[in-house]
Amino acid sequence: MEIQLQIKMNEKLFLRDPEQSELGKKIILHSIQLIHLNGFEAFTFKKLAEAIGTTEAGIYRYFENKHRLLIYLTAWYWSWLEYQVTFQTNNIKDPVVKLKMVIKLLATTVEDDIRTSYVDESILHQIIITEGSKAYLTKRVSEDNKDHLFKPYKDLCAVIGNMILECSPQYKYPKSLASTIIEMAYFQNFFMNNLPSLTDFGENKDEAEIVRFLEDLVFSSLGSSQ
Amino acid sequence: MEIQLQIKMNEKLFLRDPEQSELGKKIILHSIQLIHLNGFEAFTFKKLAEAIGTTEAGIYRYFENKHRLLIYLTAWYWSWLEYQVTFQTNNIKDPVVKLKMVIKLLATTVEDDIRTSYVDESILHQIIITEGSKAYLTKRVSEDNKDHLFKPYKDLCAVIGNMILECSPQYKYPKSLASTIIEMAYFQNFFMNNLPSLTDFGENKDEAEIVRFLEDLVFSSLGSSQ
DNA sequence: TATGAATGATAGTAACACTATCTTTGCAAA
DNA sequence: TTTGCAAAGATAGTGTTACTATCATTCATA
Repeated sequence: MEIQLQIKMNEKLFLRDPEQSELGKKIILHSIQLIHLNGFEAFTFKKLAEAIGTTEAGIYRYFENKHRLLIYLTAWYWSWLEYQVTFQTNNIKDPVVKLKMVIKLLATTVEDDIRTSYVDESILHQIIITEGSKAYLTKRVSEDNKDHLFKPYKDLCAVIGNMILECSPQYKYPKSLASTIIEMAYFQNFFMNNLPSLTDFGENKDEAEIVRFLEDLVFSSLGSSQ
Repeated sequence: MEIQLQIKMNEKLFLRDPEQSELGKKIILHSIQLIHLNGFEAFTFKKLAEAIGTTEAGIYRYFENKHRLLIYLTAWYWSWLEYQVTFQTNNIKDPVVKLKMVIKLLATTVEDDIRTSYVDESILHQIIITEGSKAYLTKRVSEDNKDHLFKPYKDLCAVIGNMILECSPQYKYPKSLASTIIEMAYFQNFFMNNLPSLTDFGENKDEAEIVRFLEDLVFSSLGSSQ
């Protein structure tokens, strides 16, 4: 059984849908590699075009600019992760077990999903850690939000917020706790590897410790609200 | 009694110390205003030079590039905030009261400190919310860290981590909890104002709610570890 | 009065972020 | 089979950004 996983993306995220052509798929594939290699600041459409074997103008037909491309990649990632969350928590009754699964999915390195041929999720995960918040930390955030560019992120946050409420219906800050665990899953990972004195995981650099920290954070918050 | 507050900055943060000259002080003053107005991405040394009435070359004598200037501003802010924390918690015996004071200082809009004539802390606080993490979310983070450019941030985190341990000596994640409340104080504020569905504070947009959320987060974590 | 540091003034370069236009390719409807 | 049309390739060009270099001026101090 060979399954292809296609994620339907908001049309405002691109000028021409990259999933609908070979060139588009190459743009996604190589932009992920280049951003991971040199960082988003050093990433340019010219370098991307060279890596692909096309021209700058070719890239501009798909994405307005490199910031839009970053938003696209992050939106793709959050959509894919929400699918993972839905899939992996399916049939789990106990909301506590569900929430633990979510924390693990957030804070643990993902493996490349072979059903998405031109996206390497494990590299994309690394990009989200370092570059993810740059997608919305801009002066344009409100306009971009009006175009629903951050919907996948907000949807995932809402899903997690609802799981929190399932665990503890009277907890007062489900959405803020959800965005906190999402952000901290990635920030604590970045800190652990780059500024380790900001964490308690510097010695082992073990993602499992981030999971335990987040579980402790979440379930003591929910536990004490009962 | 007129008091001047001078913060001694790491010499690697600049090429020439901006606090030692009129031009340097103008660079700080106007860069804060311009970054706040247009965002860090749109901010250039040319525009800054025009605003000040000098030339690009003049700015480059003080800072290698705009990213270094951002690191300088954030380092300055964290140093100033650590001073605030030390000052405001001085003579408080109860570690719980101390930690609550810290959360309030982190999550509440600051007022301009008139003892620092060329830095407007309330605007700088806004810059930290939107641009702060861009200082370290780069490929250069390890090198910059070796030059101790992030020391003020790490020091503040250590101070807060120690307060956490004072409250609850056996708590296992004091540093991670400290970096979590620092980051979340700013992120929840950004979300509240720009992507409100990621928080539970969208209706009132009241910073006091962020304070309550963080207090709940921290003290349930510490409470349940006793 | 001489010295030197800070600043001002001007110029220049390579890369970046686009925009425009024209040609070629390939497929699909007439 | 022809015609048409969209995607992609090729090339060029523009304004801005991110610097670097050089030389002249000011001004305090030895």
